[in-house]
Amino acid sequence: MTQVKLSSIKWIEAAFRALSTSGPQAIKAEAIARDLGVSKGSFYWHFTNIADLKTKMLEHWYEAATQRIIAQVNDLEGSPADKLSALIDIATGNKNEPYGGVSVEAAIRNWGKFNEEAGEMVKRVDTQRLNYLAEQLQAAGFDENAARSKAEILYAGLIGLEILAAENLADLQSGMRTLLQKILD
Amino acid sequence: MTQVKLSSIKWIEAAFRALSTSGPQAIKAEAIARDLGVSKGSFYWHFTNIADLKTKMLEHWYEAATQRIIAQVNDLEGSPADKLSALIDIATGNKNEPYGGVSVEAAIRNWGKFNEEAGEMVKRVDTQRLNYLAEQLQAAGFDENAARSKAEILYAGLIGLEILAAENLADLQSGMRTLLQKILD
DNA sequence: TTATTTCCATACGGTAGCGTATGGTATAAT
DNA sequence: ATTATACCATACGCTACCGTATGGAAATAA
Repeated sequence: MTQVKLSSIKWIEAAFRALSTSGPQAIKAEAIARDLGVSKGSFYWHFTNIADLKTKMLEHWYEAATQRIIAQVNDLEGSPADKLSALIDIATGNKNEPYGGVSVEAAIRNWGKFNEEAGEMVKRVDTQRLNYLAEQLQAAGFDENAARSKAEILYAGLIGLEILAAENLADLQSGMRTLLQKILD
Repeated sequence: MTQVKLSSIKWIEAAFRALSTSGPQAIKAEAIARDLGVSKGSFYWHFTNIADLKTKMLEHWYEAATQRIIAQVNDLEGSPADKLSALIDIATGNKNEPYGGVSVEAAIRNWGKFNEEAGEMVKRVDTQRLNYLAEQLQAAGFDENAARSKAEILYAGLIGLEILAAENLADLQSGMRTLLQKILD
């Protein structure tokens, strides 16, 4: 019975691999089955249908993304500015376990563009991160409005630089360090 | 014979509508034919296959995006800082003809994530815009390295803020104005 | 008027994916 | 040892799309 969980997670991981290498339209039962070397019969034992798999993928990612935030961030030390600096290094260092060419996070953001369920998950995570950034910036001495504005610019810069970095048109880490410095002045 | 062009452009526009409202997987001959109220026979007269349509969509978009840059930007007046400010207003004002919920540009960027041909077009346009921004920043007095770094941050901010704005988590125009001010200091 | 070209409809065969039904094997429980 | 449960294979019908073939109507040219 612990086998049940292990087997279904095997499918979920393979689905993330397909998502990250070929996009959301690659999340298909028969294709993933071929990749795993099993048949569709296995899939329909672990999941009721494709929508079920996708929902569980998103739940899985949300848990992981949330826990990452809590774990990596809550035990940071130093001044608010130091914590922000460390946070940037974490965000730009951890390439967030890329499966194929594209990181899981980028692939899910892409997925969420035309899928409501995925879009809501992305928005949830974005909201959490923006709130956390704004809190840290308030702790660094900025008032609420300024902190929110700076948080949006910082996080937008991260998203945009990740995209440009994927095109080899920018360097993520140096860009974010420069941006943070300008934001904190 | 001028009818030929008109008819094929009718298909291309409908394809952009499908792309912007439902994503790249919605670019299908039979579905678009239904939307246009015609049959597949029409499609295969104007295009050899789906790949042909997609190529022509990208060419069409590239022409438009390039001409937009040249037209809207080359006749800006004032100091480099003024031109940048005006450029930001253009980029954040023109919501770039959204078809459905998502702007064409955002949809193509999304498309390019897992499609090489689209990805190359996006990179071409991004490269042009980054170069132009860097030129303007050099004209504003920054050295080459600083100008390039600032250009990347500015453009990344635009991309990221557009994404956050689509989620109603940020305001594009005010965010970009604030960012430009910090970049120019 | 006749012939040609432009444009589209209809019908066909083929592939790929979905979800179901059914049966089989191996492991664990009784 | 037998029964039950977990897990997977195979086979089926269904749908949606692709690309082709063919014919027809309408406009234009000869």
